[in-house]
Amino acid sequence: MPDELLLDKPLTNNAIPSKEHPCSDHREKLLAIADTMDVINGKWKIQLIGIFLFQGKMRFGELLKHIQGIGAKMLSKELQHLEANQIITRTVLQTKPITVEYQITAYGRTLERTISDIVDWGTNHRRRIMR
Amino acid sequence: MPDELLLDKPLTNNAIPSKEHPCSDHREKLLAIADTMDVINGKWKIQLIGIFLFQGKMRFGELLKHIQGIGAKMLSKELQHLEANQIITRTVLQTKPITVEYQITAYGRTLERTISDIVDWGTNHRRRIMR
DNA sequence: CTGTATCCTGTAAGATACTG
DNA sequence: CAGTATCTTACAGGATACAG
Repeated sequence: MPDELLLDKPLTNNAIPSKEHPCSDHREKLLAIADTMDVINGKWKIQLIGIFLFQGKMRFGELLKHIQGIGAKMLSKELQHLEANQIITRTVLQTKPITVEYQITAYGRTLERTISDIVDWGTNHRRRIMR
Repeated sequence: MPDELLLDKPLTNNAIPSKEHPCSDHREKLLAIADTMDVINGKWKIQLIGIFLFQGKMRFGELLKHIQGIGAKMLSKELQHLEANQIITRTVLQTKPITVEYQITAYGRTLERTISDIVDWGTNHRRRIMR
């Protein structure tokens, strides 16, 4: 399942500007945006990435408790998606019963800058909108 | 409607880590992420912002044609959301019939850096995942 | 402990028709 | 032209039960 990648043609389900589009100069940019959003979008993905950035390794059960409100199904699904996108690795430890550690990859860390921007903008935005 | 702002308490509907959360150091960061995502998330919002950044003023009908696949309802809704978040302005021109121009605000342009990061990361990500 | 399978629901988004 | 109203659909996400 990891190796199939969920990556059909575009990396995302979101609307992609068509090639026949008037200004195809921006098409590529919008496509790139869609590709990033595919990794970041949704209710849990980016929060998950944030946690992997801020903390280190985490086990499934820890994540389940750590992430307020997520269920096993969603967590599992999102972890697979992140793994498919090479953002995290999944390591099975031969304990009994087995345990699994997830941790961010070096590549995953390349999201750090973007996420940091997102954090900064959000912090400022809240201040601005609240008053 | 613009002035009600859709901003209840958190700026987003997404899950927010609770105050009682184990590591409340990161709570603020995760909240900030959620706030940004509220502006960026969804099928159309960020694409819309991108267009306003790359192009200049646009009218409703132009946007409708420009954005592959969007319908009037969604466009209207997203524009209101962006206006409520002070990302764009809406100007009614006294033509007959009336026309309306939307354009990004100076504040909206503060998203430029973040979006630029998102574009860059997405561009690279596609290359990486594709091979 | 780490998941998957199944079923169920709520919300995002689309289609269509209509108005100032 | 620039939307809104209404109805419908699709899918993300949740609850529960169960398996290796």
